[in-house]
Amino acid sequence: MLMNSPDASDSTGFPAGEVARMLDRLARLVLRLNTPGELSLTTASTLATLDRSGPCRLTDLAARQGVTQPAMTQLVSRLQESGLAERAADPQDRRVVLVRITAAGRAALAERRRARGERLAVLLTELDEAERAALTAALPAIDALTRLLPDDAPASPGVPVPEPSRH
Amino acid sequence: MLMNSPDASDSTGFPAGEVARMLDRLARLVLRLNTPGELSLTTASTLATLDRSGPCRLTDLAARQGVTQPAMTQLVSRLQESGLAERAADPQDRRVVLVRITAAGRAALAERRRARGERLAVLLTELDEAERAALTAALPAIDALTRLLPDDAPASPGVPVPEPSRH
DNA sequence: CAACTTATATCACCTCGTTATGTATCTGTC
DNA sequence: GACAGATACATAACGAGGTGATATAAGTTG
Repeated sequence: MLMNSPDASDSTGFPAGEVARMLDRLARLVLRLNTPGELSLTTASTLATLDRSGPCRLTDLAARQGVTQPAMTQLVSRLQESGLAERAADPQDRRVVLVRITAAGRAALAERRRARGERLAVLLTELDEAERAALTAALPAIDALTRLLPDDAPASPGVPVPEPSRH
Repeated sequence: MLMNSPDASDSTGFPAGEVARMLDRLARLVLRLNTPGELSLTTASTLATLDRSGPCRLTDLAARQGVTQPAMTQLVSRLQESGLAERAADPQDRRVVLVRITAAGRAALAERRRARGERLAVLLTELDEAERAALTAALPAIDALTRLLPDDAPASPGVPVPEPSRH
């Protein structure tokens, strides 16, 4: 089932079609790992960015998550209503909104990670040792892969995203 | 950055929390790989199931995708409107709706796979050889992992899902 | 100061998911 | 063989999360 694809390899001699299909299935598994009431993927990802990189302009946040600015305005409003983040003013530029994670936000993020780690751990016990090892070995590659999308850089502290003029 | 997690291992000596976080980021990448107008993840996954396993009851389809029956009714209606699938009657039981992929559905699925494979291939060229190898090596494990969720079995032909009484 | 440009908000709209409920059809029992 | 309950699907009302188009306020620049 891994061998009969018509697109067995590209210029790099790599079965990109096969990988893409597998990643689709994996993404569905990740989505199905959500329990009702739990923070959604986008919500958690946004909170994680705020946790890692500190306060962030709303527009930058939107770019990093790969969503439009109106979508981020809404998301931030929901986060604010539930007390997980807050809006702050930028004294340098009164147009901007700096979004900041709250203590409750950090707690919610930690709890989500705990719960999902636990749920995933249960699934992982169903795999054999070699499969788990293969997954572990792939983590750095996955990490590298997820850093490739524009504006998704985890932003090392001190380098506040050099915004490369997107208009 | 892979070593400082507080949940470094569970009973299997495996950093499930770290893996869960990585999978979250990977899932967001997969979602961002979608271009506007393209088939969504659930839509594509449902069509893929129909393509693999042949006509299927609406309720079974819902269980396999891990969504509720009303959600599947809606999805099938959208698929039918766009001509990618169709409803058929079951002569044995006039309550059931058998959902069947159409030729157009197969074509749309193939086109989506082609386009996404291409997009992913571009990203993969940014990885080094060792990273690509690690990803390839992890594919069987990912395949095994995605088969673990209830009702998600790809249903080998001839065994029409023995529906294990879910009420 | 007028004219852009930029940052955010707001609006109308779509998709995709949920619960709760309705309707038609089967099934088992008296 | 009719009635009670279970089952398969549809419908309705809603929320979250996304889109593009557009308004508003605040910097920036000639």
